[in-house]
Amino acid sequence: MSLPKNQKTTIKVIAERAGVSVTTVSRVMSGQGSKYRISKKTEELVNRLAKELNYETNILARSLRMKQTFSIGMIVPDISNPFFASIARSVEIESRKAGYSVILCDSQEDTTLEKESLKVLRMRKVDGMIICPVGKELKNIIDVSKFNIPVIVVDRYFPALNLSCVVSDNYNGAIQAINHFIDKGHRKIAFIQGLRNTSVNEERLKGYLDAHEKNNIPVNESFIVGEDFGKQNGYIGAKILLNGSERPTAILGGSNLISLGALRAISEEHLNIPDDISLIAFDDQPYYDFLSSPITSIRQKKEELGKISIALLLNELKGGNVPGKKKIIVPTELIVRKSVKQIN
Amino acid sequence: MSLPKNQKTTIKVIAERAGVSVTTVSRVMSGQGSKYRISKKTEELVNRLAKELNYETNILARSLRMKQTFSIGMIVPDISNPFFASIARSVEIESRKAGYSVILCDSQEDTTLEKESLKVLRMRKVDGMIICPVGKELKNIIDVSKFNIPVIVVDRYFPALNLSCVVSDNYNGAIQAINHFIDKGHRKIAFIQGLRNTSVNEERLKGYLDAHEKNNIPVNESFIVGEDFGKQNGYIGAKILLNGSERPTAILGGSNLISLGALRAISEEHLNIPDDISLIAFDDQPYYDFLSSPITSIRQKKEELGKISIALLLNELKGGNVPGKKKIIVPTELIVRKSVKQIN
DNA sequence: GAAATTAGGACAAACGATTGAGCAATAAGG
DNA sequence: CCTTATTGCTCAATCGTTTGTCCTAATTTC
Repeated sequence: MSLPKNQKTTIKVIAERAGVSVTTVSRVMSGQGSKYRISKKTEELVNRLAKELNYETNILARSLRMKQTFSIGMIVPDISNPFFASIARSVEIESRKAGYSVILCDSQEDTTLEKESLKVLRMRKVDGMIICPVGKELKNIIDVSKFNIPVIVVDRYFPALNLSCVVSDNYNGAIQAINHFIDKGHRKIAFIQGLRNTSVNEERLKGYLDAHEKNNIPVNESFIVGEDFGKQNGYIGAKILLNGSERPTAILGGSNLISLGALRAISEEHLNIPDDISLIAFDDQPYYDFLSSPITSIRQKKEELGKISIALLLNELKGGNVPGKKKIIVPTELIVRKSVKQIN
Repeated sequence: MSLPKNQKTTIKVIAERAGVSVTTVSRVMSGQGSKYRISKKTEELVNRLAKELNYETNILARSLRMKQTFSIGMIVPDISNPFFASIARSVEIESRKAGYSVILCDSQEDTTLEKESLKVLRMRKVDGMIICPVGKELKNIIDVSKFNIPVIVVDRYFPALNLSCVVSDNYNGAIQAINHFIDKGHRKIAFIQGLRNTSVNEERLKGYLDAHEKNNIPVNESFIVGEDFGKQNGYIGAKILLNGSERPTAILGGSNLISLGALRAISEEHLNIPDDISLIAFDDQPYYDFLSSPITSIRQKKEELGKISIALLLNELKGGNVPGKKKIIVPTELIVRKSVKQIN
């Protein structure tokens, strides 16, 4: 019952108390007792002492020796964005199940902070990383791949990169959205896009364009606005669209935050959804059902993105068969609510 | 330019290359050069080699020796809840600025997982912890305080506990809400509460009750429903309230998720806010402005909760003056929108 | 009954830093 | 020229594990 007060319980004090070597204690504690022919009696003694003295393995020491930390690094551009928070959540839950801890870094959409995070995670010797890149620059991610530490890229990726990645089917998601607009009779469809030159944005944009082309609807260049994934951008983008020389009848919001900003602009202009303007949001949110008019959206399977990423990473860590880098595309889903008007 | 391929760059290889001892290298790398009278020449040589060889300190080794990991553990009940995500975000940002990393654990509102997280964080020798407890049981948190590692408790705390904590002013928040209802003429005010026996809930409940008493309005016991902070609970609670023998005219939702659930129930019953029923939500969310009727809410200053917590913790870590444990209460703010009807 | 196994465990070298104490060479002081 | 300081480092222990190798008794085998 003597709780360790001054003295931290280490393998060494257990060894002394038990009258055996530290080797023996180590082997018992790591469950290798039988493998190394430690007698039942010794094993029980050691276990009892460990419990009594409240022993807890010092993971630092173990990691240093084993060159494995059982930790993974996760970098997201903004953990307060529910999209990334959901991904982070499933990553954490699955990691823990596998005996890993996750070190979280918020890059704040800033390439410099992203780089810094990468460095910290390397210094901490994480066994692997799951990165939702800022996406503006390839450089950081290229660099990290030089350190031959397993990395999974999620959401925003770089086609040129030889890393496994897990992404939503942004292209077909956009197509679903635009087709839905077109089915409902819309021809003047705008797109408030996110950050240029990120895969996520370019694929959505391509979907937007291709869906127009396949339906023989000309694209009005002035209907494409926006420059990042934030709320402010959505607000400004919508303001511009609604006050342009030609007003669109429908808007595709390039992210959940963009759509939120657009909602503010629409409301400020005293317009009603869907009567005056139709809207589809990329990335579904739990509250869409309760907005002034429930918002039709393209749902991304966030938990699956997270689960697949961590599964991929763990597999690589198990030294598993690494059959080349994979690109895994997770389908999106059109959730029809009431924000798209049937016209004509 | 010889990038380290097979061989990781350690202090030792730099020492060999430079023809000095590891001690010297260590001292240069940690910026203690002048303190230990390392010559400018040697210092520059070491620095140059470190750069060339792409040296990065192994934090594990340092931590083992220094008995300091420069990491802090953070436990939240659900990182995908924007409330906790916002807190986590400011904790991460401020930690990083101070040179700390954060290990994130999601307890999934489960006491057992919380306990497990606590253990993992101890094994990883975090320098301190910031915990948003599940709140059902005191035991876990009492246990952790035995290990004399600095801990800050956020949001749900235990009055009996001798730990610093940072909380919203839940009591006055509830009072603000109820007073607002009363000002608007409401007398039949319901409360969908969260998890019983958590400080957060009990204080809000007390505010609810006291505000009634001070205004000489009898409390109808059947107007108090609910049992946890989740969406489902809000839905069920509202269903019960709306179909009870006596229907309230106003509802205070005990959390953002509860309020979301309540919205669904209200909508299912084909009722309109605020004409048929008034609502105030505890914890403001960015989308409240855009709900079918913009929701009046009690805003919690989430970022401040996070910032204050980490500041408190860092202060304790600096070995700073620890003038007893503190309880810091962060005021809430009533955000008036359009979900409360003026009656009579 | 000698040789070969087996059981049960101990030794000591890592892992990569940090750090108190010490030591040789040079400079300064008288 | 001898003593004392100062400069500029180095030595070696330490942090708490893990792990390949080795060792001694006891037990089997033939």
